[in-house]
Amino acid sequence: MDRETRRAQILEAATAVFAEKGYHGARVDDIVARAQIAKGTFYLYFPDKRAIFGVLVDGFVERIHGVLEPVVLGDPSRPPVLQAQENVRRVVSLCLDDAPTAKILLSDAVGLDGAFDRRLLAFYDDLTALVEDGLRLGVDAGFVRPGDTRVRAFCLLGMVKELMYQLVLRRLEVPREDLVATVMSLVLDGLFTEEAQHLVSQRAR
Amino acid sequence: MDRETRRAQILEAATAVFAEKGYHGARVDDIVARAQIAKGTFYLYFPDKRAIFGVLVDGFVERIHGVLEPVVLGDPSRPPVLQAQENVRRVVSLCLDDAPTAKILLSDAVGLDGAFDRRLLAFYDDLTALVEDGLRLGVDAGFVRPGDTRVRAFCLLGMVKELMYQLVLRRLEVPREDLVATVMSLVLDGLFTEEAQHLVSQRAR
Amino acid sequence: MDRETRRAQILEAATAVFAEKGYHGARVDDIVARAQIAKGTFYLYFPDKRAIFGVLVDGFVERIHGVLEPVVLGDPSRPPVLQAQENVRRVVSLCLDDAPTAKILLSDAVGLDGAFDRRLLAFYDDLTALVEDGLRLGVDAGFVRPGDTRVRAFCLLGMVKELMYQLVLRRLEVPREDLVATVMSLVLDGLFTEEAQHLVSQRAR
Amino acid sequence: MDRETRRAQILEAATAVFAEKGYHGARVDDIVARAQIAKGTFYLYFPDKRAIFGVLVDGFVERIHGVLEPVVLGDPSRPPVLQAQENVRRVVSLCLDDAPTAKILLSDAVGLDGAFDRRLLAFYDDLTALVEDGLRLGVDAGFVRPGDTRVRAFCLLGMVKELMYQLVLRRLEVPREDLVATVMSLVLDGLFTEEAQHLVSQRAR
DNA sequence: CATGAATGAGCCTTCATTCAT
DNA sequence: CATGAATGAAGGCTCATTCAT
Repeated sequence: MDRETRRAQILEAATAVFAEKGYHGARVDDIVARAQIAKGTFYLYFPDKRAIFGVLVDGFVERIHGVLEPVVLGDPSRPPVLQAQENVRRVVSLCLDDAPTAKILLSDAVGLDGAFDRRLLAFYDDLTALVEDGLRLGVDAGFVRPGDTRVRAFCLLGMVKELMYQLVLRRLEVPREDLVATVMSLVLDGLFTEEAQHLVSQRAR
Repeated sequence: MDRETRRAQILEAATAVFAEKGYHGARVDDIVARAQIAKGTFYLYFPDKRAIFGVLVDGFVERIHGVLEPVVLGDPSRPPVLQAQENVRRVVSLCLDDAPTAKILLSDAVGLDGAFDRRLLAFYDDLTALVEDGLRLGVDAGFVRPGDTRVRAFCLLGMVKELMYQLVLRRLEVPREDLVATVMSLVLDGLFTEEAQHLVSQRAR
Repeated sequence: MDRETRRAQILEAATAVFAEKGYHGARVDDIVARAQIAKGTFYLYFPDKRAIFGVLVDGFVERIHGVLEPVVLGDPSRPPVLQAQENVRRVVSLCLDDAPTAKILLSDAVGLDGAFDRRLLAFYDDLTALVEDGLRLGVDAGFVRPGDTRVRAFCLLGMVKELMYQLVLRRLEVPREDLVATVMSLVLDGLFTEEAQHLVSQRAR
Repeated sequence: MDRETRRAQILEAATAVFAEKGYHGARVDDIVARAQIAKGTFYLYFPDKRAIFGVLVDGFVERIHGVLEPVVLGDPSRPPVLQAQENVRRVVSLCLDDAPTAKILLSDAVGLDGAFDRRLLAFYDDLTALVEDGLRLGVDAGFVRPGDTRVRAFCLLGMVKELMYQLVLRRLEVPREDLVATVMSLVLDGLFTEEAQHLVSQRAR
């Protein structure tokens, strides 16, 4: 068995164990038992328990980065909204296709400690920056309302994160297209009917 | 010093320590040192470390429940949107006024283990149910667009959670009114300008 | 049992175990078993295995320093040679009265690692400096032959060290007075009879 | 590469590693890395880590034995003192010419464990016996003062050991001839000037 | 012979919890 | 009620040794 295969085998076992028991609940013994290797072998491939967890998280983070494409203007065959929607669709697919790892990112990696918090925040920084770029593009092009791009980016990020968190932890099954459509509709049009918007805009502000 | 005061003193110390170091990073020794009590005294007030953490989380959860009011129709002085906005405002205030405990709920309590995950999910179930009730009310009354209330409730929840998470962990300062206004605007009207909505609605769907 | 007593009890057990098995052969489990305490108790008194070993060695080193008195001139009731002899006698007594700890210093602490080697060398530096001071005093006063004080100090140190090493490791019994007398005689007069010294001095140099 | 060459190559690497890190600090991995061989190869040449260390120590011990010649009387061209001095000179040269191995014998091999301690003591037994033989010869021939030959042999051994230990561990440079001369002078004549000897001999004993 | 991936016994250390005072 | 010394189960990591290729 070559090195990469063995490494992948350990990573796979670790994913299952971390997803099932959380970071602290997972013992190295659990991982090696699941991977059917000796304890020492584990340490031939990863310097310590923390490291393999980091590899798992980083790997997933990279896969997310890999499916995200910055929205560009001017391509008539791919309007910006569609591009955004495709990004959402791909991220959702990524998470639902690998629910254990998604759970690790969205639940187990949260609040591990200060150092890991910073790693997560840096990742979400990247995502937020991407979203903010898109928003600014839209604002400049006139089809996105002006407003605080940072806060709105956090909101958009939070919507997707929460959806994935709930689905993955509850093992809910929702058709992906419905999910994406609902999210996009909420983001694009808001919650309210057009008539209500007019009424509300007169009263609430 | 009476029992309740002592108990509160320990809870306060625990809040600070958990917020600073996370659940596993916090040692009972840290808490008693901060509370200036003996180790044994801790166990006179709480059966174990897990329990005090639960009390902290539950307390915050109750405070959140305490500021949430179901939206009702038919009160002309308090239109539903305003009621919702007030709910958001109060939750945001609660979190930002007690950032350490908010961090505990939003970060440290996440992914602790299966049992605690269920506790969190149950709490979010309640919140989601509340939001869903509101949505359904709005749909029935004709001012909220029809659509998957569950998914949209998750989205709304996620927006607020992420905002609080980011602000609390990054120690960011954003005026609360701006925050709430931005969120409400996004929720009510969506991201897009009215013209764009018409264009998009023709093409993306 | 008060803290100092408990600490002493652990130190005593550690002395016996280290002396019997050497640093690496001694497990913390052995020490706590011998001290009849739980493993955790050990760590209430010493940060780690290395530390208690260091305390043992440092303690013995201090006791040695404690019995050494710099040789002074001009006291007719205590000629320099007698002062030196008393130093030797006291060091020998110290070692033979606490053979286990002497073995730890002379055997177990040797070659532990670079850091500990430096600690030992620093100690022997002090001893050598003391001896050198005495030698220089004697040279200046005209009763010690001129010569390399450093090298001669090492030699004198080595004589005592080796004697203690051999006696302690072999559990030999030699009357202390005989020991000291033989050493002093060797140091003072050399190995050779007076006639031989004259012959040798003509030929060997 | 023939077996002996390969074996020598491993021994050389082991010498460097043991001298640098001590017995326990040296990992078999370090040795094979330095020897540029595979881990398994190591075990084709030596049954275990302890064994190669033993080979190193034994080899050095044999080299020491090899340069030591029992002192004989009756050869007018080689007076006994000169023979002894030559022995010292050769041992000193051996150590200083191969400082790493000397450090292994004098520092790393000390206090390893009971079994190895006995091996060392056996070696020093041999040396002591040799010295004692010489002393007895001298006593019988009338040029060495009577006295405890065992203790005096330990002293002479200790002098040379300590000198080598200090020089090797501190990486000091002292001209070998000076070293040997100082040692011989100390042994032959003692520390004191002739006048002082007379005074002392009246008072100190 | 050589390789180096795999093994697993061993050991130090942590820390939540208990209980005698 | 309060104390804090004592407990000991638990788990991460190392590294000498083996063996299939």
